[in-house]
Amino acid sequence: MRITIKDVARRAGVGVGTVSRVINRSGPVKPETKARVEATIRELNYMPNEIARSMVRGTTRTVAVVIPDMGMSVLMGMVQGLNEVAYERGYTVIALDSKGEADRERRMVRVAREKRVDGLVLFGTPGTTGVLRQIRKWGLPVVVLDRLLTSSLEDVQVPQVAIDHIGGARLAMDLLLRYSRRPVHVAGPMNASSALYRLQVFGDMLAEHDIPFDQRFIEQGEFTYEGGYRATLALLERVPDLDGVFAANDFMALGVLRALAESGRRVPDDVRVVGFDDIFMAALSNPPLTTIHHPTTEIGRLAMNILLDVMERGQASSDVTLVPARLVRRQSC
Amino acid sequence: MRITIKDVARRAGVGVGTVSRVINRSGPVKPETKARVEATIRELNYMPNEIARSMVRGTTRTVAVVIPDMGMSVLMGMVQGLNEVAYERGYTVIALDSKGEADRERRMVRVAREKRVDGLVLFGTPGTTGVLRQIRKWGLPVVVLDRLLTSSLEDVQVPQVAIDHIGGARLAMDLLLRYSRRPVHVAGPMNASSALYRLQVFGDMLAEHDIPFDQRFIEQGEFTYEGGYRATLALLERVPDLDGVFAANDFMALGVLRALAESGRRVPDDVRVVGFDDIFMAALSNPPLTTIHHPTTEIGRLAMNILLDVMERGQASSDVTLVPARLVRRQSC
DNA sequence: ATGAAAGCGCTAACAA
DNA sequence: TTGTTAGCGCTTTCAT
Repeated sequence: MRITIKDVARRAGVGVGTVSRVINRSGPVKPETKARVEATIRELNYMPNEIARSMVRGTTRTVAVVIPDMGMSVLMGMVQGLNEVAYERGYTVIALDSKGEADRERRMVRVAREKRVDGLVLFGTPGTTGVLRQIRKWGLPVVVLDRLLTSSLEDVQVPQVAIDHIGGARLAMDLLLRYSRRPVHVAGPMNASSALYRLQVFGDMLAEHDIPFDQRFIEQGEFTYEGGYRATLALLERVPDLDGVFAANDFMALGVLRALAESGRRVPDDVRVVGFDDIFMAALSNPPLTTIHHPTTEIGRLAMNILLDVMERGQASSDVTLVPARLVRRQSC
Repeated sequence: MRITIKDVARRAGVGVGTVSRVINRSGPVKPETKARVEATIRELNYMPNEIARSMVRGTTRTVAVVIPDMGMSVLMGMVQGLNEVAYERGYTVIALDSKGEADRERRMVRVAREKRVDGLVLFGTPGTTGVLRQIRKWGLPVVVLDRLLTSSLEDVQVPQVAIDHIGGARLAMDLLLRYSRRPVHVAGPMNASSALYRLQVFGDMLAEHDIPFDQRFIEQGEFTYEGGYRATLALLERVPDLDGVFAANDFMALGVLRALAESGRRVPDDVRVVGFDDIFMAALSNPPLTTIHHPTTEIGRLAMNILLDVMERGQASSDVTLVPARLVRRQSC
């Protein structure tokens, strides 16, 4: 049998109200009584039932995080940051995996709602905007992570936190274009907004540098080593005189490096390569990869702080917070 | 204002008991009434309050996972498996990060308890046994992951799931010793049980192969690229004629490869290398790493299934489940 | 400063 | 087949 507040009250010879008051410092208690109650709590090893508290308070001090892919290290870095701040501020997080499927995302949000979480962290996916409309009806505080929404702000008004995708990509292209006259782009999947930003910047900056755009300078693939490898092979065939590659992320960049090596190109002498994310392996490739650092933990921390602020101060927000990217210059460019 | 079961009952013109019965299929309801109630539920977009349910049922359908390091991909693979099964079986998981600190681990377990989780997944750490004693007093179902406890089984009786550390290490050493006459071991941190298993097998199998043991064949380091790199440098100095390296994990093995390359040794011609875990990068190193595959998701799935079985069937268990490791032969050995 | 009592939203036992 | 009601463990008035 579990020990409840009643047990404590009886044993200490006081009413349950008094015990509640000492637990929560929510009202005056004579020091002497307080001491007695506290002693009893320790003696009985009493632990308040958070479920019961949640019930009466109507709040759970829990937030749910809906993740499209628990296998991606970049996302997990953000989750780690989210977790840290949540714990520091007295919250617990429930992790829900949507597998990137829109209807699963919807189901996860529903689970979160049933569990009566006080707030929600949503990693942006193509389906997110739809989900948000639903959530707004509930008045559940949300923050969107990693991806910027494309709908008009009046439509879904929600704080968003992400790396400065554009700025980061520009950093990469700026550097690349210092050396490359015939740059190409190894693009990510076209349903990933991060891939789209990079693609867009690639095109824009070609124009800024008066390099005529050609569709053949771009090859798309999965966000993986294999994807980068295959894309590069195709590019090498189409654009034999390429001398610079902007890869949509580091996994792909690693594949780029391999394909280049196999084709006999030296990096950086013959071809310059820049990646994105600064994953663990970026420093260890051959040559070490020049890339854009993605401050994932910082983004996670920031997002959770924003969410909890919204929840606690009750003031809605639709601020878009862009966390600056940083160029990490190694040897591939 | 939130919609409660009362609202539904009133609107449908029935009692709350009836609504409860249709939600939970927990009693007879005339088909006609049932239809009306269900219509009302949809109309009002009613969603049962799980907190209230938990309150009366005394169960939360939630389990907590205490993770020592959210940055480690091997651990996160297990978490993914845990999550999958939890969701499939109707549970939610709370993720708690202990940062590998014993007292933080204790605090996390306390949080879990306060949240009234129905079960607990503990990644084994040096502090785990102590925590378990506490938990047992509560009668909270637990499963220990990744590490096998060393205390006597009567002491802490708890199901455990882990890779077959010994078998895996033997697989690695078996292969290595087919080629290597002067093998060395790049060991992990001595407070990590996985490192200890590998160390032990290394010593045992030297003996089995009549290779005289020498303390100098072993160098210890962090479970990182740097750790493996530095350890190998030291080893190279002490044992210039080494011709085989068993690395305690793949991160280290990657460092080993680098150190070997820098010292002018060719892999596998001059030196054979075997790692452990089969991380993403193992297939992509130069040369591709021969290693032991660590079925993390499978382990996670298994562990959660065991835990939920214990929770639901109520039968305690202290089974130790060893998931077989598998040798992945690539080019480093 | 403190105790008694009214709920929070739900399930389950009991009557009808 | 149904409606009514007593809690689940806690917080929070409201008296005292």
